[in-house]
Amino acid sequence: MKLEVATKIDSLDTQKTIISKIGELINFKNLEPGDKLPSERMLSEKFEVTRSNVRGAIQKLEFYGLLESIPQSGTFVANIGVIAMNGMIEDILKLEDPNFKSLVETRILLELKTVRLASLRRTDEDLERIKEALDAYEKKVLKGEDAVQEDLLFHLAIAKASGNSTLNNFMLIITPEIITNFEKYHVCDKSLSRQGIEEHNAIFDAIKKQDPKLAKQKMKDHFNVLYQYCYNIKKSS
Amino acid sequence: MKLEVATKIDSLDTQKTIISKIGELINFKNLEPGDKLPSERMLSEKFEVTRSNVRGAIQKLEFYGLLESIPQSGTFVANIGVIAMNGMIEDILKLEDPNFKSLVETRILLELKTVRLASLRRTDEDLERIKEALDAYEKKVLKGEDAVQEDLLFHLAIAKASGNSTLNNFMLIITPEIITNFEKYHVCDKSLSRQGIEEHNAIFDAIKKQDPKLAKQKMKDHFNVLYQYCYNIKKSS
DNA sequence: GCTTTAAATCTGGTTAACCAATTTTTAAGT
DNA sequence: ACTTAAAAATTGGTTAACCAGATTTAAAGC
Repeated sequence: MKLEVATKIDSLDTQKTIISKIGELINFKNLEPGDKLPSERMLSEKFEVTRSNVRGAIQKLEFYGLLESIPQSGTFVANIGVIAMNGMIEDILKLEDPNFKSLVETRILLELKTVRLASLRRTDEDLERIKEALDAYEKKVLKGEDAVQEDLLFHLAIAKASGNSTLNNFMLIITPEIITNFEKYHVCDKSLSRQGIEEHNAIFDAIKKQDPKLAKQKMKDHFNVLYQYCYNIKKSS
Repeated sequence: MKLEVATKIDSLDTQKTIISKIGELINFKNLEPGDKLPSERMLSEKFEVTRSNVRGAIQKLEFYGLLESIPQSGTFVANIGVIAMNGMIEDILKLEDPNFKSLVETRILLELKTVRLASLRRTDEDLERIKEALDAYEKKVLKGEDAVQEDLLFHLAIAKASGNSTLNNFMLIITPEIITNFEKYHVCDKSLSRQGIEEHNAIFDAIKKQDPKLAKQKMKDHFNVLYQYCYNIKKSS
């Protein structure tokens, strides 16, 4: 297990080195938006790494929108000049792993927005899906079972109803880690869940009534309890 | 060009199919958190696709935190039960590509938060980096040159100073596409840039003074002009 | 000298074979 | 029977060879 982790970290380290070198190359060659990068084979030779490693680094830069690979043609720098490229690569390399606090902080921010947008834009279908998630949660809680999953599916249904694909995507990205941490610290125990039903209902009603202010307030109330709970955990851990 | 796009879409389509089938499998076999998935080879045979395709699908699910591959051991379902797994896979498959409106909407939301956090948490180093970005922007604008890149690096410096790695990451993800769209629609022309200098300065001063309310207000002012501009573009395009 | 065509080269993507570590099975020892 | 050890099978990861399409080069035709 130790070795496995070590090799994974090593692999990430070489990837970071390659990303850095690609950045230097773009600087050195003064590559403008749309210009072609040297081929993967040349880069692997130049950097003295395998082509797989080069591909990995390029894929990461592609994810962040800095490069674009076109099959049978080449890899091109995106519509971003040298200056932004440098800044962003530096930031990407220095990016820290998300911790629980940053996740919760971000989640609250996102959801106070998605619930507002959902109340404004929700279709009848959206409302139905949210209602289903709400019922599933209530049913599970009343049976006295753990309902963390149903809880978060309710929140994801709201994110979907927001009609904002970027916010929806971001919610999907952070949700699993939120769940993991919740279960790790035993957030959302049964007493909290009981209260959760009422709070969820209040949020649902506000979305149904298409009242954005009320929706946001009810979500805030919902998070207030949760945040207190998380904060106490954090201090004691 | 047409063919190239077609194959990429095809490839994504098969990946979606595989993701869906993996979801069904988890349901059918009632796999709980921590359980092992069948091996990549078995899945590729069962689904009648190449192992590469299976790997791609698994990697995507790994990105969203639903699976975890451990070398020489297997692929395991994350600490998320069947119900959340189903819901999330469904959401991921239905996720739409981000459009300009959702990007701008999300950016404004994120930045009203990062600027507030930055004013509270910024170190002296952070402040210096923000100042550097500010100077670079001003210098470029006063020379009458395009300064979209420097503009966004200023905003990224603030995101970094927020001390929230998740928010910072999200800002990095949306920034390139924002830049692309800005240049596409010629947002941030020279007249706007002149005004931008003053607005950036006001934001910087508030962060320096560690005044979160003022910082947020100044950022709001800054976006107000921008949002109007973008909205007009959207209507006319 | 210019255009057109064909051949050679170069590109990112894919795949089958291989690797090292793990896990399971088998068998040996007591 | 139980423990231990060793060997066989299985695992995700890696790599070198291959692929099809794009690009460049060369040459042929006029």
